[in-house]
Amino acid sequence: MPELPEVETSLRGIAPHLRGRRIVRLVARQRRLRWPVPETVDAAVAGQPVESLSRRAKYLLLHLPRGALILHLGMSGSLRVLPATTPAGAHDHIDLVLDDGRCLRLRDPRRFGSLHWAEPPIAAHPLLARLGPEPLSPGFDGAHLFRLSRDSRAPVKNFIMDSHVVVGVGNIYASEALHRAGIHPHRPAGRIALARHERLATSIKTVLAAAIAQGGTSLRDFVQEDGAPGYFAQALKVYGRAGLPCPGCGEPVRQQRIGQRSSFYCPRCQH
DNA sequence: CCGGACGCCTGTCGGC
DNA sequence: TGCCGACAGGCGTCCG
Repeated sequence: MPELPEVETSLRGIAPHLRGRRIVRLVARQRRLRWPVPETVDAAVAGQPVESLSRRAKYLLLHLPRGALILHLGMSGSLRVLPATTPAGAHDHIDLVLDDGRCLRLRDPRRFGSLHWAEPPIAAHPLLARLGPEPLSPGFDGAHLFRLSRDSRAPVKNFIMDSHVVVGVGNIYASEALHRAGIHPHRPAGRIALARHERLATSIKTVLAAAIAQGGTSLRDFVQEDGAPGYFAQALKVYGRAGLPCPGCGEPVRQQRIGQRSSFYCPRCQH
């Protein structure tokens, strides 16, 4: 589910409610997520103030005085800020109870999300250490894609979903960015010229920024911190639109599995 | 080193 | 109506 825009939306939604607040305690109803949540996390966060929040790739970071909580939403995770007394649903696994009577609640039906405790230097944590550049940063551009792809025979869709290449691009936005750039998702990344990689990098930035502006894409599970859905689903050009006309040329959108994931593209617009 | 396949989970949907 | 397989915003790991 959550790709970069959904994680960024979650960050912007929860940050005002958490910044400066103290975490009273962590309540874990289910510790078996993508990785087990160690009980040592509970003691590390109890009584600590949240100094700031940030995002790296699809990870949310809550910075405390002695380290950071690293939170990943997996495929089906979402975060709400609620009164701590709100009854927990079946998939409400973790609460961070705050000192204002509310809590940050993680819901994750599929349990592919995860929660970690990292001590400084945070960026050296194994989950963060080897990540590629942020797509919305100046350090990510067509020259970067071009350089990294020269020896790659992987389909360009897989290439841009590789977190060593660029972070945050998941299955929805990979299809959308490639459509916008006019590049066929199956084309080997190493057989794309610099000018087209520049167009691709720009498309990735444009699509992600537009999705953030709409609060992300809600297909099933994703909601913003106040429970509202993201509204970018109505702006999707190809994802989930197999058989429907391409908004650019009217040709029916095609669906094909690439690297175990459904991919959507226009056979006329994308080469 | 690379690319591709496989699990990890639960819920939902389409076909029979 | 019920059952069963396929599939769903991710990603670490294993295998050839």
